[in-house]
Amino acid sequence: MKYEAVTIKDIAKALGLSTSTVSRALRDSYEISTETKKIVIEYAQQINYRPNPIALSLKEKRSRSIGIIVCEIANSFFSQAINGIESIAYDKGYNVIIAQSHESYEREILNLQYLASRSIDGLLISVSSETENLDHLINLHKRGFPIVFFDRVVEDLATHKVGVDNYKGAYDATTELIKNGHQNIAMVAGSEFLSITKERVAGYHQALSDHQIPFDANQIEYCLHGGMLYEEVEKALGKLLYQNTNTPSAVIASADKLTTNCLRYFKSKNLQVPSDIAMIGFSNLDLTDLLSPSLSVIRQPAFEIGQVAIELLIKQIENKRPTTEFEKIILPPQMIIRESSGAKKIR
Amino acid sequence: MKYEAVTIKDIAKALGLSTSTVSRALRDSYEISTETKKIVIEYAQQINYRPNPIALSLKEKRSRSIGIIVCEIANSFFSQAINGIESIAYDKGYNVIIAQSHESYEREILNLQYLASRSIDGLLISVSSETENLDHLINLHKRGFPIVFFDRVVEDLATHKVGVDNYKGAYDATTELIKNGHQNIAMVAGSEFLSITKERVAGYHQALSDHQIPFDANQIEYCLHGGMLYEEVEKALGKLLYQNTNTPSAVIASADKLTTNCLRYFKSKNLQVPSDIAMIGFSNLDLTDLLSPSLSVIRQPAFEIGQVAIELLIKQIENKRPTTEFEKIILPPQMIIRESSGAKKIR
DNA sequence: TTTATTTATGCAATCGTTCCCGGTTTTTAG
DNA sequence: CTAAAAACCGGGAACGATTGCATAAATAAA
Repeated sequence: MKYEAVTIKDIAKALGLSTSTVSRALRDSYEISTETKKIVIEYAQQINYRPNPIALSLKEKRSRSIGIIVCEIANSFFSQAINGIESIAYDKGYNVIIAQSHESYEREILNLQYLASRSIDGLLISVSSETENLDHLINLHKRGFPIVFFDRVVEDLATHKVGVDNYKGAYDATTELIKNGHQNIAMVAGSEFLSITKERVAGYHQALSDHQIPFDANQIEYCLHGGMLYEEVEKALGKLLYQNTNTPSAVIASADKLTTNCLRYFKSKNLQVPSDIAMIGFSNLDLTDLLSPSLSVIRQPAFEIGQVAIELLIKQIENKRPTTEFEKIILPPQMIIRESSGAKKIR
Repeated sequence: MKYEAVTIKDIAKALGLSTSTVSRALRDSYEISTETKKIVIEYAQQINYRPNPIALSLKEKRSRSIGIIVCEIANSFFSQAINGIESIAYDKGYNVIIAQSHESYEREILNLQYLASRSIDGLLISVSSETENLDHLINLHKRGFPIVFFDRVVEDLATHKVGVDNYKGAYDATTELIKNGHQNIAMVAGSEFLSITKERVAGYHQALSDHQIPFDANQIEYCLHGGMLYEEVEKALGKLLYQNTNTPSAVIASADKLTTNCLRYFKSKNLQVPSDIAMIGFSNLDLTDLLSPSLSVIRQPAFEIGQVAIELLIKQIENKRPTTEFEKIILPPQMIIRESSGAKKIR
């Protein structure tokens, strides 16, 4: 079932003009008489003429659409970031095509191929937690294709990058727990491949060290799928809580899904937060205040990250000359202290 | 910054063939010798040729992209529905362009114009809570443009529709509360414009009536913005709980955002659930089990709704003849009973 | 009146692809 | 050995819009 749109030809025919005249009249060219312009514009309005963006794309070799690859849109951080992206993209006449990797490297590659074949003008990506090899991105990048990384950035590629100060987030969280009397603090971290994981681990590490607390490698468990799978988190927490010589009294969860699955685990084991085990999690859920105990969180400015990222991308796309100077923008995280990070039980 | 792709012309020139031959060889036409085909296909593979989808769209008068309009993607129901939509769309070679109305009628119209100007092949829409006038949709529909409604369907338009049995959902929820001894059950409902609201109210109504509980119009409050604004919910609950002759002992929240904002209100007023006030909410959050008390919910099969909707849409798009028979598919909701719907306090 | 200049318009190429029409060969049949 | 039929391939129009160039008419200057 087709729906026939009116074209410039229809106008030309109806008005006894050539298509070039009509085109020029509509773009308000100086070479067209005011009279003709008026006639054309009025008629175009009357029959509700809209230029065909596909024809324009073909001519101009640009689609005015940009691709986004994230692991999951049903994740508060990413849906908020996408909101930020959209808010700017719309204003600038770009549309966004969203693809989900579901934390799978393979699907990320598939998505990329798909988006490339849809001739997007640029890419916004937060890599999957499985992504270690970057050839798929390097290939595009080498050919001058605009790519901006957000949140999960990749160091080995010279592009614009937008993220949050993960080091500080983890450092602050750890310090807060220490201040509340916790000495054995475990961390449930995301995929080891991700730079954000490394930074968060480093922040945690430094905070311990700054408070003369020895670092125990057994206190960190990595989850390749970033908490997407409950089983993964269950296994990690099992190890941390029950197979350790010094049982932690507090846990830091370093990603949205990890945080919720930690809570789920504690609930299943009937562990009281924070008396049995305290916690702070990275989370952008707007529901953490409703949990009981209410959850202390490190929150990322997701909306702003999205906005900054798309602005950089569009700037690069619309640049005439190849971009050589790339920016790396780091926004501050926000720590919200509530009940879950409280003091440990006094025995 | 441009990135030059290889075209069929490049292949033709390199191989000393015409573009028509190359085109045909690539599409495995019978008029091309096996030998030539082999040469062309191999060379194309070697230089990594990809057909330009924009040129194809122009020729075929279809973009292979479909538009989605929802109120908010940062809403578990919709992000799950979009997941369902994408899962099918990708397989069938369509991409989706997502737009958010943020529950605003005006923005819905803007989005629609934008999507139409991006020459989408079809539209999937869940109307905004402000949408009462349907002219913008009727216009498109009259011109034979494929539209499928999901979740928030609109009765006055003959198109495919996919939703959930809202009547049953509300009926079951109400019945459950009655079974637990509640006699004064209030409802915080969404926008009165929406058919889903009407259906949910009707189910609630019928359940009361079936249990010989008189219906009190003061026990229902409507929220135009569907719970998006906390103030709205606050006001509604204030009326229900404190300005009523018979104070309700239980509340039904008829949408995702209403549910969470109800909880937020109860928390702010220090009301214990379910002893002070019981509740069941429509919600697709995958976190409701973690709340304490854990939340009893009516859950919609969001993913499936998305899948069914996109399947109907693609079927209609790819139909040669105009569609005349439209389907209305109603999926069953799922009631998950947890703690929040429990018995009232015994005084 | 003749030439130069301005003004207003049309022609045709272009973007990448498909496909209708032809046009050569080569093969097969009579 | 010729006519018909395959088999194979190229030319060019088309999709909708833009744009450099050509052209015509109208006006201005000489």
